[in-house]
Order: sequence, then C-alpha cells, then structure tokens
Amino acid sequence: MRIAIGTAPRGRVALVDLADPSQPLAVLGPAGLPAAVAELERQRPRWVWSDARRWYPALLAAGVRVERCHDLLLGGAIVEGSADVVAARAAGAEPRPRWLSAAPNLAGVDGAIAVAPSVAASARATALFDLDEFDEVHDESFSVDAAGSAPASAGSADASEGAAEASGALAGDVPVDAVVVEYLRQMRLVETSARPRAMQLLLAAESAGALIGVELRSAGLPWDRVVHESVLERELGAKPKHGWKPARMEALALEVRTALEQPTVNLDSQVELLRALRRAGIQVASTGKWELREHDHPAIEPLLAYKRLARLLSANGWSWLDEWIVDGRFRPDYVPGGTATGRWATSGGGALQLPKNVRAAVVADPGWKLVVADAAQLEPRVLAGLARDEALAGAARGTDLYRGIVDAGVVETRDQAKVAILGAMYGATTGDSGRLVPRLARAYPRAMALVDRAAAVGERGGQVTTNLGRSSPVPPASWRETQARASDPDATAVDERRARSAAREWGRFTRNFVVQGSAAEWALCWMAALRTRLSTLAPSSTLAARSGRAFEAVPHLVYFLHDEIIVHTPADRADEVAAAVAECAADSGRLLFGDFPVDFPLDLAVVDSYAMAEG
DNA sequence: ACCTGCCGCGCC
DNA sequence: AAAGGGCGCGGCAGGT
Repeated sequence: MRIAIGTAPRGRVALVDLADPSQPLAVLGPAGLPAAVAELERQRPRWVWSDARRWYPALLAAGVRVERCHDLLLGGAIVEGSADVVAARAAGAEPRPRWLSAAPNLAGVDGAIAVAPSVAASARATALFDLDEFDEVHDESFSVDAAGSAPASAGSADASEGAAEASGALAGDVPVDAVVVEYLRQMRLVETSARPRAMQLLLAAESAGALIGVELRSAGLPWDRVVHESVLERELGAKPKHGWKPARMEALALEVRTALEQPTVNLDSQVELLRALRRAGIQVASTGKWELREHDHPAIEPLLAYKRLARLLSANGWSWLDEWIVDGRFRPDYVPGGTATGRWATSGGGALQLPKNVRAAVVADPGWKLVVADAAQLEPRVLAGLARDEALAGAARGTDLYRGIVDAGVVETRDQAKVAILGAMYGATTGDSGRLVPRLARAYPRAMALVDRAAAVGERGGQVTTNLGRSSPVPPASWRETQARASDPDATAVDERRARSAAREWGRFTRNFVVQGSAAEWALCWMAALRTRLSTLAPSSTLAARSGRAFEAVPHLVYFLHDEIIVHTPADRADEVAAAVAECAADSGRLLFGDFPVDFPLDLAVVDSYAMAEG
C-alpha cells in the first residue's frame, strides 16, 4: 500500500491511496494528520511525500513513527542526476516539477523546469480529482477533536516549526495531486532505468535515511553539560565574562606577541598574523598549523596552542553549549543526501565535526548505554566489492585491512598501506603516498583500474556512477570554458596549464566519488536495516515506558557520521543491539555486493560515554 | 548593517 | 607528519 500526503486547498492536508487515486482517503486539518497516519500505519504503507523534513517532524512530535516512505525531493535529485536514467528521461520527456529544485544538489541542474506546472497551477483542479469537492469528506475514524484527543504537539522541542505552520505555507508544501503525479513519474523513470533494481534500492535506502535524519533530531544525542563544561574549563580555564577571552588565551597571546616582538599584533587576523610572522623572520606562506609546525621559533608553540584553544572556544565553547544543548540533548539538523556523493550534511551545530575532545560529553542516560559502531576501513572494502577485486578483498578478510596488505607483502608497514590506499582513492601523485600507489596497482590491478577509469572520465568532463546508480554532477560551465579555451588555436601556455590542472582536479573528484558515494550507500543500507531491526526489539523490561514520547524505553539511533552510528539503548538491551548492529553490517554487504566475498567488520563498543569508544 | 569570498580547521 | 576527496562553521576582509 502506498499513500500520498500533500496539501489541499484552505490549509488542509490530503491523503491519497495510490491504488485508487480517483478520490482522496481523507482531507483534514494539519492537527488531525498524526492520528490519521497512526491509524493507516497499521497497514504498513509506504508514505509518499514531498520531503520528510517537511512532514515527519510533526508526526514524531505527536508520537507517531512511520516504517517507510518515498521522499520525492531526495528521489528526484537522484533520478534527475543519474546517468542510469538518461535514456528513460529522454524517452519519457516528462517535465520535472519546479518544486523539486529545492532538493539538495538539484538547484543548478538542467531540467525541464520551464514547462513544469507551477505549484499554484497544480493546486487548482487537476486530471486526478478536484479536492474542492471534498470539503467535508473525511473518514470519521481519522477525525480528531481539536479540543482534546489529538496527540499534543505542544512541548515538542521544535517550537519554531509549529510557529511556521501557524503562519502559513512551509517549504515542501506540495498539493497532493502533484505528489501523486511526481511519484508516478519517478517510478516510471526507475522502471526504465539501466538498472531498475539498484535504483529502486537506492531510492528506498535514501528515503529510509530521510526518516532517520528526522528521527535522530527528534531523539537527540544525550549530552552531559557538566562534562562538557569541565572539558572547557580544563582546556580554556574559567568561563570568561561575556565578550571576553579566556585568561589562558590572553596569556598565550601575550607570549606570542613577546616572542615575535610585536606587542600589538592581533592573532585572530590572518593578515596581521602573517605579516608579523614574516617580519619576525618566519618565512611562511600561510598561517596554517601544518606549515607553522615546520618552523623552529619560540613564537610557534604558544601560537599553535592559542589557535587550538581559539578553535575550541568558537566551535564548541560555552555559547555553542547554550545554543545547542537543550534538556540534555544535542539536536542537529541533519540533511540526508546533502552532499554530491550522497553523504549527509548538517545545517547548524557542526554535528559531523564533533571534536574528539568534546565527545566525552556524549553520555548515556542512567540505566542506558551507548552502542558505538564504526565500519573499519569502509571505503577500501567498498572499492574491493565495486571492482570485484579478489586480492583486495582477501587483504580485507580480517579486521584490519591495512595489516592484510602488509601480510600480503605489498608494502612493509601498516602506515605505508594506509597512505597508499588513501592516495589511490584520493588521487595522490606526490609525496610518500604517490610513491607507494604503483605498488598497490601491481597487487590490486582491478581496484586500481576502477578508480583510474573514474578519474579519466572526470578529466574529460563526464559523469561517473555509484554502485546503486547515483551519478556525479557534470562539471560547471566555468570548468568547460576553461577546457575550451585551452583547445583554442591561440591558447597560451597558461591557458593550457590551467585547463590541465582543472581537468585533473575534476578527475580526483570523480575518482573519489565512486568510492565515497558507494560507501555512503553501504552505510545507508546498514543503518536502514538497523532501524528496522531496532523497531522489532522489545522495550526494556526494567525501564517503565512513560507516555508521550516516541523513543521511551526502546533502543534507538542517536547519531550518524558517514560510517559510524550510535544507538542509545536501555542497558539490558545493549548486547542484543550490538549483535543486531553487526548483523546488519553483514546484511548490507550482501545486499550490495551479493556473494562477492568482502567483509565489513565493525569496531564496536558498549559504553557509557562516547569518549570511551575507541576512535 | 548586511553580504560574499576565503582561510583555517574540525570531522569522515 | 602532510598529500589527495567530501563537508560546515566561525572569523576576518573587503565590498556594498
């Protein structure tokens, strides 16, 4: 069963069964939606909606979880960009609707936007049905007395979203008939794509990610403010008065200025600092710490210490704590599919850059545990699977792929194996890494050929595609102009050099894209499977379920970082959860690479604090 | 008072 | 101990 959710005239919401779109299942006010969804969810439908970030928070706030969805914004971005769908798009020639351009990565992509019906137009009568006919029609079983029995959304963490709803239209508001039309269009593109099964799986996994992104925010990452404050005090000293710098930073700044013999230089200004360093005889091209480290001067050590503290203060200091930690939870705004490769992004809070030294503040609730798991050397394993490289998969058989490469006699040390692998995937040509890559190529020719091919395609300006069918963007017009200028008869040496450099740069991007993007798919399938598994585990036998919250007493995901997840679980369920996490990793490998023998072992820990997980 | 671009640096 | 890919964010610089 598939049910579309979209807007209807006069601020209402409509539900349409895709098996019978001749008339809606229900047309109701926004307040009635959670109860209606909860009722229909018993039939385990796939909810089809414009954007999980638009529709799902209010449901979760009312305590309603859904099992699966199709997220049109994310699905649209994939099918519009995929080289596997090019023929299907051309054959069908159905226009992409304008509202899809809100999708991550789709804003600048060519599409038949001009001929798409505008939201306003499709909000009126359509071929499917006229919602105005359904003024008073809705199934009594969904009806919710506005005065009473509706699950309360007051007290939700997201007052702002409620306010936006009250004030009118939200981004992602799409008339239900347009939702149906777009869903059917996407399904036709999937069916006629080069690899329908893979594309279907990708859209399902991406949509599961869309649900998880909202759920992670709703659940929140348990955060101990006291521990965080003690980290800050240990590093920075006492909390300074508002608008002041911590005394320890001031002391370090004084030390630097003294050593440089420039008592007024402002260390926070790159321009001033660079000038001061040079005047003191330290010949650097930038103020970056990697370059500073190379120099021997009494100003360097306190300067590096100052920079480290300045970073901590501005990125995760007391004001971050006040802004982002509410009621013991960190609730970042995840953006699934927010990057070109399909990795997630976040907006606000820097959730994907939590410094190691503040992770101590991630602490399980009393009676709860954190199950922390990350996939060991995910990307080279994915590369082995993608390339069907038996030799590399052999080296990956144990828990330490780099050790496996050493044991195979390819390089001498684990460190060499690591930089060589990274160099192969990122396109290093110089340094230790670049020198080791040829040895890797001899040992693992299939894997190396795959990334080399991806790089060659990119250098020509072509698209490359992941395991499941997500394609890299085409290079921007400015890139193509640079290439065109170089092939002009009177191109200068500078033009040619610039074009070569830009071509190689795009080649490094596409080289990495296939690996990073396919690894993101593995992680998505892992997490989606885990989410399903967790929902089948019984609530804790020792923690009484309190009402009103979606995540009381049951294990749930609270964090995701590219190849790493954290589950917050009642302590008595931790071992079951850990086993499920590992099984789902193995399942994801089989799902994506069939019986090709590549392992996906995890570093897995059951801990009270994130800092106690090996990282 | 804003905006954009760039740097530097945290994470994978 | 830094080079290659992907990001977000804070801060400064330089513009309007």
